[in-house]
Amino acid sequence: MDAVTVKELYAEKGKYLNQNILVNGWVRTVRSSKTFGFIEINDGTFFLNLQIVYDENLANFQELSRLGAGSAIIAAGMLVKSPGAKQPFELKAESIEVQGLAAPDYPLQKKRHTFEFLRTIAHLRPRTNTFSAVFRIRSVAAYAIHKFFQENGFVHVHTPIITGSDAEGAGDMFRVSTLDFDRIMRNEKGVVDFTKDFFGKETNLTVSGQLEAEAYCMAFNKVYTFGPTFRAENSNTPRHAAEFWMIEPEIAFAGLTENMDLAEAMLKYVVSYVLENTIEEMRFLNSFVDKSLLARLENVMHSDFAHVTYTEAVEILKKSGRQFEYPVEWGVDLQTEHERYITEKHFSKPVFITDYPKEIKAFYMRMNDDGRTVAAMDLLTPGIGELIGGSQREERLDYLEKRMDEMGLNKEDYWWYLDIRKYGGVRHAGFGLGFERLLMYLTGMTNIRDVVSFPRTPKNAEF
RNA sequence: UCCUCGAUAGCUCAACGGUAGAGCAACCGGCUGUUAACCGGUAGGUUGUAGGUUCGAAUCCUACUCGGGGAGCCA
Repeated sequence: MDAVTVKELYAEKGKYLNQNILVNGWVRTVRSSKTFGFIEINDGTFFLNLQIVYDENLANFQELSRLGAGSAIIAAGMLVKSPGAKQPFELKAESIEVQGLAAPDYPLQKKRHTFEFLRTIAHLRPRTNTFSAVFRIRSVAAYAIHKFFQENGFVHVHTPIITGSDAEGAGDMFRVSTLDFDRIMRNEKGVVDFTKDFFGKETNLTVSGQLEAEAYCMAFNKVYTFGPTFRAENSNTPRHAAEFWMIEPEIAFAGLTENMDLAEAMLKYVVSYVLENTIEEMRFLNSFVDKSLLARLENVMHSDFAHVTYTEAVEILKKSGRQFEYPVEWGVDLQTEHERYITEKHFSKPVFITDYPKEIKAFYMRMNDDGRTVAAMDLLTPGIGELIGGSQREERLDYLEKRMDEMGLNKEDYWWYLDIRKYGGVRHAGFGLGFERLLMYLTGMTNIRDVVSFPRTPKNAEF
């Protein structure tokens, strides 16, 4: 007999009632009396557990009463209505086979653990309620993103993880090399000789797939990337990881407005898909992790995101009467405290801020007609901060080259990127969405380390 | 990287210059419907590391390591 999953039991409550079934899973808790006891198992298919009732008629009754949390079992018996209030049904066991015993020093207790402690046992934490919820939601959210783009005519591009462009400008990079670090070859100038390296040049892990995505955008019209991204910044915050996943759509024959509409539609789609498909997990997180989670997500689905220009945002902050630690001045980048005021206090919902001064944004962003701002957009969200950063790209070759000169970039390094403008370049735009930041928003988890299976942060690559 | 707070039993915490404790977990026993089960008992510690002050340090000081929060960088 094949094992029935707990997910199926809940999906078709009537079908299995008073039937003999087989289930398997891992013990969450055992409550034993003299002649009978209860075992709750989680089989990994569903957020909720199944209660198994066993009694002294089972040959291994003594063994079962001593069973520790974490052990793996296979149980056979009849599914019956449960007299208890906390579950609709339970399994009246006729036999329970212990498949894998958990040693008594199993570190997960029935009581609540701190997230800090659970990070030290990242290999066991998916067995807890919270992480079970978070990582099932992560899986469903990733699927929702692919589904949204695929159903809207986007082509998924796998951009390279190892990159040869050494000046992507989005942050410090991790070097990729096969050189023998104990015997580094240097040329006559004393500089490391990368011609001896695997690729014959300096290579790094990607910090963004955007430049490559732009190339494919000029062939497929609408593309997106969804892959790992690496930043070697020494960032010690709850919102940064050295390895994270990023979604980067790129659309042709489109500008900043279409770009923002796309971002808003995608976010709303993912939120509603996750709410529809992981409601047990969302309810759990709403009661144990963030009591305002469901209300906030409902609000996101049903409200239009706010739009302000950088210039307007500066005015709002100046008129707020607030005393900020860093004074607001046009031309200076917005501080976290400013962003929080705008999105949390002033609008209380996600806000697009557009048209930033060119000096504080990347070289590839399209120059506006005023000559001092660029067609950039950041999406700020309450609690998370910057969730999306994007722009309309500079498609005019002469403008782009002028901007690169001003910023001291070496145009030879970007020859193929410039070629995109040279051969049929058109208006286009795109953005980068940090997948983990989206997950924090979707789950209410406040530390990025708790939405990544085995997080990589400065001084942390155990597991 | 900077600022700030912290590190005591497997976990969560107490003891704040004078013999290191509790709850939970573990282990042993009891209990006929439990569900953070309950009741009784047992065991569990070089107080993050290295120095220093003191008759005496978990407690005060210094450095380091690791962790939380804030800032910067950004997604």
